[in-house]
Amino acid sequence: MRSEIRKSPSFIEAARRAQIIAAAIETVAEVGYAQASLGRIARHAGISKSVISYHFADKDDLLQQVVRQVFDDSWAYLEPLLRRETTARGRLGVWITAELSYMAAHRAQFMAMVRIVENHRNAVGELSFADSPEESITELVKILRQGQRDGEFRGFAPRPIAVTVFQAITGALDEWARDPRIDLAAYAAELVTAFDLATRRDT
Amino acid sequence: MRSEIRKSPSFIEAARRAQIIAAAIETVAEVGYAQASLGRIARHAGISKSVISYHFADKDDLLQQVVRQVFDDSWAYLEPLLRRETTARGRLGVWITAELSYMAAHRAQFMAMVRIVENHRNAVGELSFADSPEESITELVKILRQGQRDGEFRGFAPRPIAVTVFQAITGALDEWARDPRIDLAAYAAELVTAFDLATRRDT
Amino acid sequence: MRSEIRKSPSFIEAARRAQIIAAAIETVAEVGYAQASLGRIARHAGISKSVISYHFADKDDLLQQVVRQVFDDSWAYLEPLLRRETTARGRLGVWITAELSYMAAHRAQFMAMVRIVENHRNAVGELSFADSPEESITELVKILRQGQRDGEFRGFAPRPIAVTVFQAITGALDEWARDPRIDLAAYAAELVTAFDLATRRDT
Amino acid sequence: MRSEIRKSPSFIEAARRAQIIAAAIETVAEVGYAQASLGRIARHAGISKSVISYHFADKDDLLQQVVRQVFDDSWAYLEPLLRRETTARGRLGVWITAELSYMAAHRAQFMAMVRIVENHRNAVGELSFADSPEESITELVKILRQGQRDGEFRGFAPRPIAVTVFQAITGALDEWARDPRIDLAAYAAELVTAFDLATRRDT
DNA sequence: CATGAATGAGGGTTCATTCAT
DNA sequence: GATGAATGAACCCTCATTCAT
Repeated sequence: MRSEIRKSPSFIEAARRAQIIAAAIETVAEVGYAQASLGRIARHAGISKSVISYHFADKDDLLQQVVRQVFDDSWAYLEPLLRRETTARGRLGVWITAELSYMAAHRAQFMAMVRIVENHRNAVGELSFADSPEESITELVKILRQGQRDGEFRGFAPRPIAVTVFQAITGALDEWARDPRIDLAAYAAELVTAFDLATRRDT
Repeated sequence: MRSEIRKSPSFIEAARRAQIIAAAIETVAEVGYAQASLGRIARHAGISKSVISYHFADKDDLLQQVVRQVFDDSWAYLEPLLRRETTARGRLGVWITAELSYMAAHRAQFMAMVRIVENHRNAVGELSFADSPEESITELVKILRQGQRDGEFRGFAPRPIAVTVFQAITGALDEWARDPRIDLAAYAAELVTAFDLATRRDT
Repeated sequence: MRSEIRKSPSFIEAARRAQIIAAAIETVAEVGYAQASLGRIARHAGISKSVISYHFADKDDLLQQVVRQVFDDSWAYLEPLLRRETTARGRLGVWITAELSYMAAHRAQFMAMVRIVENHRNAVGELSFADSPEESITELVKILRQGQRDGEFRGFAPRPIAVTVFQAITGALDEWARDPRIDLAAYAAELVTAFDLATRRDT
Repeated sequence: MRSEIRKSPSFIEAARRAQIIAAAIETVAEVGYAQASLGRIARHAGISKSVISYHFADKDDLLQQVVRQVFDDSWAYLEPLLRRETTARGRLGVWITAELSYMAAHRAQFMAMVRIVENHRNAVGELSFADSPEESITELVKILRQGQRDGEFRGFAPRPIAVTVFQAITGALDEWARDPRIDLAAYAAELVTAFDLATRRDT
């Protein structure tokens, strides 16, 4: 293919953006949101500070893209797995297991996303950009509602449980960050069992 | 009493410190960790910026005391209630209900504490100061272990569940912050039921 | 007087503000509006850049105060002299002579004021702050109108002439800036004669 | 014509330069000297920033050419009209009227020129490039001197009056910029009358 | 000819901290 | 005890300019 020989005009651009986004993710994950200055991110990427300004409108723009990308990537992984499952119970289990295993492989992404959204949530009155955790919770609520409709789940309030599932995953990754030796698969199994018991219909 | 006639030299000191800590809590809760500068905290307290420097070694010192105080206060409330309960199940239920109702009345304190610890956790390599959430989790683990010893709870891994309980409370308060009209008592009841089902021994 | 012994609480503050304003005036006059950065102004004043930020809300605030102060000072000088005159013709002559001689002694002030207002005029849509040249022109219009009412002046349109008088003074100071050896008093006399002839009633 | 078949190598060059100069003029006129960055000028022209760097040595070079071109264009318009007049009085009147009517049709050009020269005058120690207002004033001085030699004008100092005439035109265009509804022709007539009275010989 | 990409310098501003009073 | 004043470092961002393509 000829078209693969010559670089697309936006190739360098896309590569740089990806590089910068990656550096932003790692920096936020490593030093925390408050310490993740553009200077630090640039140093992490081994580039000049103004390169970031060249490729992103401003810091918010960069962080927004970080959040967006992490969610999109994880959703691209998760969504087909969820579709493969037919039962709500299966989906909930897959969500926890798959999300956690995926995020374990992309821990920095997940934590960066959560930290950014968290800090932006109460930094400005209105949420300035896409709130991906919120989207995750909304999807979880759908699954829970489906399970209630289908008689798999008991009659709990879906949103609190959805929020708790999401928070449980955050907590797991926090634990794993503190001590990478912990067995995340076993941790995930514990969560699956716990939420299974917590949601299933009494029989 | 002599000691009541002339104010102890540390009385003003203590009052000022309390005032500053309160202002720090409210500021972090209102504008977020990253925006909570000493200037903002001082303005919130209606005092000069350097008063803070006078009473606290530095910003970290202040935040550390915030975290410490919030935990101490909440524990002072929670501990006797827990002691009143004899079963682990009872204690877990009280923990969720009481912590949530207490924190609902002191939401700013709780969120400030969580945000501070969160941002400090990965801001500096070594954890710079007392990690109160960690203390809470440790206490929760004790309760869970007790329940397993006493045959009330099934044989799950205690720490993941303890973490999840703590995270669930954080999530509940986040939800409540987003929309104060939600019924926190009902939310707490959902959590109690869910964790009861998730932890109890199969019969 | 005791009150003169201890400094007023705002004494240092006022002194610093005056010093900074003076430095701003000199910097704008020397290097032009566009080159008059806060850094340059601070260096000119022999202070740190952030001292300016401490005493003024932002750069606009500083420049606004410059404009305000120059106008107030010049008006304090000019106003009593104008009141002493009874005829419009006398007032117009005094305006030109006195303003020019005063401004000759405070050339930097005047040019700074004019440059600031000029650059702010089309930098932002609406004029962000007090437009002192406009106030001067308004006063001149009053004088011209008075002269027409009293039959001293012919029936010209007042505002164009007022604008021209103001612009003539600006031009004179520009000339003087280019070559300080020119005789400003003689220059003023030329202007007085010219505007006298240009405005007086035909007889 | 051969020369029309294949474009001269300097044709594109010339067109680009003209386009860039026009964009610079409009940008300075619209947003002010201080805000007229190369980026803004390029955006205004719909071209890349580095095109400017390709055709002009640096920013100063570009601005210099702007000033040069505006003066050349206006002088090409004004000069024949002046030559048509024989009397100094006639020439002065034509200068004011024609310059003002021409500049009204090319206001952006004039204001850009004035603003650039103004900001460059005291931006660098030595006047970095051709000062077109100065050339205008020199021409005006010639006219005034001629009138004095011919006995049309009284014995004023020519340069102050020349400066004032130039400044009057600037003021008129400023007024017109502030409020485009004002009648510039009437304004011009006022100025002609005023300067006529101010300069003519007593009889 | 043209340009996308990159850069270092400098812009204004905020910040935690120190110090004399 | 308390504070106004000052500072330098770091913040995000814009700029004119250079260079490889």
